[in-house]
Amino acid sequence: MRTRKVTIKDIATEAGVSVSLVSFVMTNRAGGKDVYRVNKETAQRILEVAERLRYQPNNAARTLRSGKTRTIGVIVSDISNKFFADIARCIEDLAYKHKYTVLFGSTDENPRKLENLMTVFFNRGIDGLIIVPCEGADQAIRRVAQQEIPIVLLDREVEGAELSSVVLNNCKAGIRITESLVDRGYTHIEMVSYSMSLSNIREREEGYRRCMALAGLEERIRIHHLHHDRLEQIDPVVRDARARGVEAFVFATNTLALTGLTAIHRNGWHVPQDFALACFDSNETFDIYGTAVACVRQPIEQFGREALELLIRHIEHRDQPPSPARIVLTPEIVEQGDIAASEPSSASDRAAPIPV
Amino acid sequence: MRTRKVTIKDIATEAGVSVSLVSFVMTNRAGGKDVYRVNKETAQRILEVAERLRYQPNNAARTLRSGKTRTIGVIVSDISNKFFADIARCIEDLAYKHKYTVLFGSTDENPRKLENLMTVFFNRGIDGLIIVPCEGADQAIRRVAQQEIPIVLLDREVEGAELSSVVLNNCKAGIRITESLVDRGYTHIEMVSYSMSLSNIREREEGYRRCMALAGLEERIRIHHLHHDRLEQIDPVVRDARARGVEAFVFATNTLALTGLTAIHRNGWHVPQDFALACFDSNETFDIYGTAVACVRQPIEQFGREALELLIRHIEHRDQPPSPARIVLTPEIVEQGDIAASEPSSASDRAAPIPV
DNA sequence: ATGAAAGCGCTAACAC
DNA sequence: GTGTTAGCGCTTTCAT
Repeated sequence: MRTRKVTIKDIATEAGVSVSLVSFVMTNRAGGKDVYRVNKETAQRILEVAERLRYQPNNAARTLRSGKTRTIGVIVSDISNKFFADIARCIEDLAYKHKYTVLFGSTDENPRKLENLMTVFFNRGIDGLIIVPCEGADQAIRRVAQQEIPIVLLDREVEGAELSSVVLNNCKAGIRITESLVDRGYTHIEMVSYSMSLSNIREREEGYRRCMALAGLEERIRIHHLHHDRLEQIDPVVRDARARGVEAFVFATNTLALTGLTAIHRNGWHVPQDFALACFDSNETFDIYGTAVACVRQPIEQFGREALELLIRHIEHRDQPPSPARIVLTPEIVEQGDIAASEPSSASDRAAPIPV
Repeated sequence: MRTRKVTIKDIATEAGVSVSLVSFVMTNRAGGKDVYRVNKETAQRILEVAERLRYQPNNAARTLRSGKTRTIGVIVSDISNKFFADIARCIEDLAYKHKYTVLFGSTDENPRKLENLMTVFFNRGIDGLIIVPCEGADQAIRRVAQQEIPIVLLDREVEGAELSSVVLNNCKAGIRITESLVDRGYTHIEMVSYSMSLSNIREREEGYRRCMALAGLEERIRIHHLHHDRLEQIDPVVRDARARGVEAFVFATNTLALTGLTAIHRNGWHVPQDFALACFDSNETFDIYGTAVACVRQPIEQFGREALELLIRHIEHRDQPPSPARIVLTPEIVEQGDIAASEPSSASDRAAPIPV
């Protein structure tokens, strides 16, 4: 059987001091500050006993007493989606360094699930929340934000909410990714996007439009809006486009690009011979096959880091009036040639490739 | 400012009963059972007041008192890896249904990180742990398992530990995936694997060996062991193989397959003309391009579900002596033809494809 | 520089 | 059926 948990009291008894002193010393050690106000030797002794007894503070008790959980919630669209999984991973790693624990949740773009998750997390007790908002959840988020805990928005923004956010410069990304197609001489370029009303998607579209206009291709502008629930609608879109002589597509997301590519192949056409593609977020195999003419590379690590640091700052200054920050990250365009020319994969941000 | 949290006491006062009765009613409601031992009307009144006051139980207090956290930890190699992300997603969804919260952690195949995570999670207070063990962590896991909390191993096993586990029948998978190459007439088949000592990898290799032997190709058996930290070593392997007339590769993991494919392309060869591939775990783009002759499809959803249910069972029967279960899942082989013939993607386990 | 004591919100054993 | 009570382990004034 497992031995009874060692408590602060055991240490006090063992070290011949009071519990409050032990508590004081332990708290300060955690805070990393030099121990002050306490006799150096006493502190030493307490720490020693704690070590010897393998003391581990009880979190529930701490939370109950202090009201702080050192836990944050991260709500994304789908944690099994590469983009979000990567960000989640960054946040997780960084959070541990700050001694925070992270709770994850996925909305599947369903505002009710988002609301539910916010409630569950809130009841569970969290100090702050990082959210990728979904369509139709604006009001719920605003409401929670007003009365409850610090929130940082990720990837997308919420209208009329005075909330901190970390987003990509999606408009610029839209312009530049379209530009990469224009630069290669394509003129009949159309965009495939979602019908969902999301700030990031809308701005990518705006970027496409602007670039086309700038290139004098106004009358060629055309955006196909797919329902994220019925991606098979892309099949007729592709066939129709082919019939109308469309040469290239800009895909608003990686999922769309993948779906589009599948549809193109299913119809017996090839990339880039029959259609040129440009998209947001590449993936390994796109890279290998040189599928896309160009991709927008989003700074994953920055997304995670900025969001977490912003949130922690809010959490630790809850006394002061909240001052929302808006962090806009710069997209990077990766042209196909650059990928092909790249060396055998070497070190990335993290340690090493992970086997499965 | 946010109003003071309403407590059980507020409800008691408001409803004109004692706190214990409120507690009793609330607990039973959560348990889903019919309220018994309590006056129906009183219970009704309490529930009503709780509702009106928007009472939310304080988790820290509950945990402190009861010792149960209704939180479990899930430690995988890398939560941003598709295989683990998918499993994590399943576990997360299911856990919420069981009213459990999930903490995630990634080891990066580093036994020290694993140990550290186990400690952090344990101190945080969790009721149970699902672990994908990594090389060199066997002892640490055994130690924790003996004295601490219920553990379920996932994907890989630990030698000499009487622990529950959920794994694939990797040997069978190894046989059948090799078979799919043999069946197509390839005879010069080699395997690319990791040098790491992991139960699943080892069994996949064993499967390859057995199949080759059965096919009378003993003398062709050859397994290349790469260090997961230095995957660029695959380049010379591929070149050498080509020179020796190797026709096909079996890759022990998806990451290896991707790396191998990159190396093959980098050397100017093509798939399947110059090399045929078979591997574990496909991915969308492999499917689209028909890259692999065949893939092992692991039953992701089952992995998650079985592991979680096993764990919950252990948690809720901690009084009884632990009876470890070993669940072996059956691999499915997907041949290239089957993929090409498949219809436009329709509903999967979950609701709908997720945009990014 | 150290200790005593009062809870944080809840559960569970027991009393009525 | 319902109320009383004693903590769970810790932090935090306030004394000393």
